[in-house]
Amino acid sequence: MELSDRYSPEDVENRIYKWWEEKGYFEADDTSTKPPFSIILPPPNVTGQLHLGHALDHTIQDVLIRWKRMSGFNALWLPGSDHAGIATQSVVERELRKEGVRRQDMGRDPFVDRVWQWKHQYGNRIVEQMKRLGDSCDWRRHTFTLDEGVSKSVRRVFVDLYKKKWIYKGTRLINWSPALESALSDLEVEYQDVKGSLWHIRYPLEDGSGDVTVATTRPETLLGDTAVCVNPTDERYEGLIGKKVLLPLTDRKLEIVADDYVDKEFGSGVVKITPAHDFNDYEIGKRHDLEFINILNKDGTLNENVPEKYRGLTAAKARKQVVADLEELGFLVKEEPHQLSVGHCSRTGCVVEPFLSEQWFVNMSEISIPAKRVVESGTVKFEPETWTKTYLHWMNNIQDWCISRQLWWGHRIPAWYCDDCGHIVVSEKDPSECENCQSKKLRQDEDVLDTWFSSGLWPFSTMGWPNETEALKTFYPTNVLVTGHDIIFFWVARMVMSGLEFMSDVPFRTVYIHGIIRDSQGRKMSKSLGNSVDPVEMIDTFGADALRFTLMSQMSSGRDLKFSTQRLEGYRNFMNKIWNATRFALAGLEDFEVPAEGVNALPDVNDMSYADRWILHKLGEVEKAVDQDLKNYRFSDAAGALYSFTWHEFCDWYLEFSKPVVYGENEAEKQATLLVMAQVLNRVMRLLHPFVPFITEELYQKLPIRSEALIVDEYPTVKTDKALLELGSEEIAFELDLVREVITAIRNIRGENRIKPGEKIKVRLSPQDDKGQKILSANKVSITRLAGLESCDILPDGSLAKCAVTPVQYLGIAVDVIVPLEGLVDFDEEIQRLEKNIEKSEKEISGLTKRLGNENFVKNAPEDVVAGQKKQLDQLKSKVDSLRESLLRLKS
RNA sequence: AGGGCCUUAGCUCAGUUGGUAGAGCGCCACCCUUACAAGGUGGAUGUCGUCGGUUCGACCCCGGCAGGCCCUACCA
Repeated sequence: MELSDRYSPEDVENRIYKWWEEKGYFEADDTSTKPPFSIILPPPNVTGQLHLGHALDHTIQDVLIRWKRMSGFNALWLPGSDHAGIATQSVVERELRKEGVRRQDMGRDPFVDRVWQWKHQYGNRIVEQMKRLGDSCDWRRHTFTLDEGVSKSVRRVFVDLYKKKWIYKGTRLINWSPALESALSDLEVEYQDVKGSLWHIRYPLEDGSGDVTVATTRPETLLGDTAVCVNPTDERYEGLIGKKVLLPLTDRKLEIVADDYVDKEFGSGVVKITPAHDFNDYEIGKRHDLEFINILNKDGTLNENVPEKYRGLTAAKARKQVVADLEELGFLVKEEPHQLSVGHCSRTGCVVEPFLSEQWFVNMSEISIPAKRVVESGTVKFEPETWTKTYLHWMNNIQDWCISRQLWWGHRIPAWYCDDCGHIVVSEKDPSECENCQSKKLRQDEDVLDTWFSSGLWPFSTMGWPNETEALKTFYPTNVLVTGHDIIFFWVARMVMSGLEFMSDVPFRTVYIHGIIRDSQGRKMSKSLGNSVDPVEMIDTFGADALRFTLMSQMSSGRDLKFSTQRLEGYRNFMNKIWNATRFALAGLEDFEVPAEGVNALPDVNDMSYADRWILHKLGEVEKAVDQDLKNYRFSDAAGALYSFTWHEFCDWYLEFSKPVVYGENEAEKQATLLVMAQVLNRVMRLLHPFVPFITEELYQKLPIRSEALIVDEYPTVKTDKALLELGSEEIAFELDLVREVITAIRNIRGENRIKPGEKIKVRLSPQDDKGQKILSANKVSITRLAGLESCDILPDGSLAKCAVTPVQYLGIAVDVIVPLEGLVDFDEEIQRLEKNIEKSEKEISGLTKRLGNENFVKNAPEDVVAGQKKQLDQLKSKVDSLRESLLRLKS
């Protein structure tokens, strides 16, 4: 068995992953008798490359799935990918543009074929990257949002909601992306603060008796004005309501109407009303029965409803022209700088135009009611809980959802128009004739559905709904949904609504919301900033395990986390530590005979060392902590507990303590220690596995005690390890802690006095009672070795002349650690060390004295706190006395 | 405008019923000690953003202020 002295992930990861897959370990069973545990993976876009955000999101899920799988659950992690209408269509269009082709030239069907081609070629890229990360999904169930099954679900839901009249078609003002020439939902609009201007424009009164001045940030929309509006209580304009003004640049006359909406304080108190291009104006237009004049084409240029000179101009160009013309004609009163918030298309970044058009909508008022209730009642829990508020706030203000998109890539809306009678057929199956007049002249609606419409059905559409499948019976509702807060509205809320409506049950019981990954300076990672970190590159350099552990170690309480390669490097080193610790242990275990009981084998307690019983005690503590932490989604705590147990307890102390035993002569003790070592190592691999699956599986396969595969071995807990952990001893653990304190004290004297590690020194330990005597004697060999001693005498009395002395107190046991310095060093360093220690202790003493001198403290604080502080004070005092004596001796 | 979050060592962050602050990295010193220099041992470092309140006692609870971040929203 040869292991190199460095861990090379590249030699391990692909091989191990393939083996897991071949063995079918990721596969969940629809009909298992084991308790189910299921997670649906938020389906990444087919166009996507794995980014660090995915890496984080997936690692959390994989940790949970692996943990549950090992804990005896029938664990399903259901993967998929999203057709991502806009994103994918854009990618292919961009490709076509390079060939000089526009999709409009190709026609719909050939274009869609072309997108499918692209999908078949590149759509699997992200899946391959997920495998690099170690995602243990049940790949047999991988679902694409345009798969036949999902399409069936989509149509079923659409038809059902249409029949309930919750889906309707209507002409309304919606957000329009001129770049996409498609409608957008409210959520797809991102508002950004932009520096703009407020133009004050004079509108003359028709009767020539003067004029009114309106203020606007969008002068070009003036061409679509159909009224001006004032506040009904505004005295300045009292007499003007009902009169008409002449709209500059046109030959239109506009009525002056009154509406509470107008803020008297802002601008001039007169607002121009453009009902077809502004959401507020739209409402006012409806209230006052105004004319709606649409002045835009689909591509955002001005249309035939404006004077000829402006037709065909983009909104931006038209604005310049309109302002110039107004100025020339003397209508422009002034222009002042003004900050405003402008909606941009989240996909293309173009400015979104409010646009009047006929679209499909979902009325959310009914369907959102139960979705609110389940969160209020805690049936669906957010973790961290603070997101509950965000969710409910949105739900309480929910607007109708515009679901139609003027794209070609996606689920086409299952509505057909009859050319003869105008009837609309909405149907799950493609109809062959009009259900009203039996005409065969049916045209399907050209539009497709918002991508989130299909994703919103994900928890059940992926499990075969509307069929009543075994998968649904077993795995729905899922246990936890893991995602970032950016898609709570887009996705989480919609799944809750659809799940309750169509499955009569919540889609998941817990929503775990994690933070966003930022760069080391706390900025969002983005292509434009060029600060994105490619996780695949990180895996190539540091290994998937190191990356996973880095992410988990920072994953606390849903807060954003900053990514740094330095930290990644640190955890890469941790992987190496695990590797080498195992390498060392395996060398010791080479001719160790595994008892027949295997993982249940227990050493004879009489042969066990202090360290053996100490490490088993610590093992119990870490098992308990990790179990609690994982249950509470405290990933960084779990990772931290595992890190410090493995490195600082198992490696730094236990393996060092075990060396003298393993290299020693006492065969019974040696066998006991080797068995403990093999057992603990086995638990370390199992405990670490969900976090760092590759290295642990690789090493596990070389362990003397193991079963077939780590990935399906049992996750260790204080329950499963009861018999083994009972051999640990808290009392002996404390006693060994005293020994560790003594060793540390010797090392400290050595370090502070600059005695080189190679220099063997003589030490005398002076225990103050029998118990100390017993403990130290039992561990003399270890102390000698771990402190690098030539000899170690345990004598209660003896000369202290020319010695460094450190009093060690631990849980009522006192030991003086005495190192004769004569001939080794001069005493300057030691004098400094003592003075420093005295100073430090005296500071604490004065603090304690002050507190204990405070009558109110003694009177009010709990007895045990007061007693504890008193004891601490006594101990410190005797410590300082002893240090003072040493100091005097050295100085004399 | 409304709501939420954050401020702790040089950096990144823990700190779960209020008892006097920790980790990792970095830094300093000494070491290639037979698992590991991607390592070992020892060491230094904080008026816990600021002001006030409650309390015997506050990083923790309450309020004001300052600074940073995010979300929601129709102010032309």
